[in-house]
Amino acid sequence: MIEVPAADFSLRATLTSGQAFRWTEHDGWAYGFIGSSVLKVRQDGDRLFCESSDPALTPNRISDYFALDLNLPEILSSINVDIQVHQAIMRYRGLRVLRQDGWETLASFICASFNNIKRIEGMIERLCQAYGEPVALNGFRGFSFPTAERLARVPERSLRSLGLGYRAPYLRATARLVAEGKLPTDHLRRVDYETTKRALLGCEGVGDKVADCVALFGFEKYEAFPIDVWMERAMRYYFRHRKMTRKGLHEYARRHFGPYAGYAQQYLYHYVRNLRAAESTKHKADSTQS
DNA sequence: CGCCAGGTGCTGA
DNA sequence: TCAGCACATGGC
Repeated sequence: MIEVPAADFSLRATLTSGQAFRWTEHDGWAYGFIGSSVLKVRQDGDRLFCESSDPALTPNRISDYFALDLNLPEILSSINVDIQVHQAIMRYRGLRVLRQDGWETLASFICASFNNIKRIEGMIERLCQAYGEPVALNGFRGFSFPTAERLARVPERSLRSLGLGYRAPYLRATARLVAEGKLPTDHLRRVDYETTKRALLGCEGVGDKVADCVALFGFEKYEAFPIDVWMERAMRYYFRHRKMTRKGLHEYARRHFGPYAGYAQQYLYHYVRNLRAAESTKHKADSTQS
């Protein structure tokens, strides 16, 4: 059993906030992958308890994946600049932006465009079952995320048969780009946001929104501020009447929230997506208490 | 059944 | 540069 100190952290909020698509829960444990290694993890207060199939998953590696080295209170105070984001922070304090694998994040968010999370999860799971490597841990059986080299050799029709729809050719083309070394994922982690985003926009199926998601979740670019339909809804708070393009919202948000705008985005996204659900459970709690 | 989903690429003004 | 449109699929 590996133990990892985890102050200012909410495993649940982090794993259910729509930045990763492959974590599942069984008997109070979360099962997922860090790279190609399975991790079984649960949180108890300020500590994580972990088991893994791979000795390479050291406490340091796990801590890095969950970005536990970052000073979250400092980040949150830097983005806590209006009442709406303040509410989101109050409700989901401890949510952190993961440091996921760049290629997996890129491929996943190509699948995520114009789609819903349930189906995204299904598509990615089928991709892994078809082209990943089987891995087991205790009773858990899963498949690692396929490499770019592997997906580059898969015919478009095979990807379509997994339910990827019109994204199939995009994913295949991007897998080829990465496999040929024309999109240096290791390098992108070390260059700035603008450079990373420009490189990502060169992939088919990657526009502004997907590029920002990949920059944020896969390449540690915390200025990135992805805008999807949920964020458009959240941003109505700032522009009740004036109609704004996504580009306008993007420029405003980056100025408004600063260098950790991506954290603000993730808190707001999770918050607005769960507004109705949170309200109804709150009413339930209120009525059972009285 | 119609509507919606972590949008993008293409086209024509 | 920007609006308008087609695009696959499955959950609800």
